[in-house]
Amino acid sequence: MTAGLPVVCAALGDATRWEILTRLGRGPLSASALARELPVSRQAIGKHLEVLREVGLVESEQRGREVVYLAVGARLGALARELDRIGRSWDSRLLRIKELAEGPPEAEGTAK
Amino acid sequence: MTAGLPVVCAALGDATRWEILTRLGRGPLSASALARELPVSRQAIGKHLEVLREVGLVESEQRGREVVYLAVGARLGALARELDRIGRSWDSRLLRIKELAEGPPEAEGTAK
DNA sequence: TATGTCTGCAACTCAAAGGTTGCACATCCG
DNA sequence: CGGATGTGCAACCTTTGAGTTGCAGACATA
Repeated sequence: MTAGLPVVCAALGDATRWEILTRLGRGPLSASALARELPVSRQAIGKHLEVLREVGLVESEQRGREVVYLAVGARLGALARELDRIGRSWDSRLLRIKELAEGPPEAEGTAK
Repeated sequence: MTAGLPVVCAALGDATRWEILTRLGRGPLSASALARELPVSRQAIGKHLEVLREVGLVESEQRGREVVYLAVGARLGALARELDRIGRSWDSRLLRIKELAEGPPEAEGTAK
């Protein structure tokens, strides 16, 4: 998709960003507002928000003089589906090894 | 669960580890075998395998004198379900804001 | 007007992560 | 036996990433 799997996962691979995401999941907040709730500087928050925005996990909106961010659940859902599909493919491979030893399976379409 | 969300995601946040995982998804391989297929040293592969093993994404098995690893699809599936659940909760919050503007919702327990 | 708040940009520190080389030791095979 | 091959450990290098401080500009509002 827009951003490769490793990149999106890397964005989710930081505890502070999860702190940010869970708060943005409850409602829109500005970088300054987040900095008040978390033990890091506003600038650090800003960098995290940029990372999250680049992979589509948050969206920003200019509200008056401040910029508010909110978590995009759909993006996380898309990632989840992708991971689930891959996980199933791994397991099916294992089954296939068995089947291979018994009878020939059908041709598979590794769709898209 | 066993490992925190950020930790598992961080493990998936590296391109080389995905290269390893996709290969282990096709079948069991040793660190040396992987090193032959990838442009990194065997030692580097070993470190990656250790990271993946710690979060349960791969399992190892002593086979003769060598140690083979394989990808655990179930682990990835579990992660996917967790992410999906969280993503839905984010979106439902947005709906709740609307509802709030119309009728008073029930008292909510932020269960556990 | 003056003050407080929010934003953006830049330079800098510091620790962790990815990667490498080198070496010692076990083990399989010709 | 002896040479490949596979593993484990350790020291080391280098880059990245998280976080900081500092400063300047925009915009509300008392």
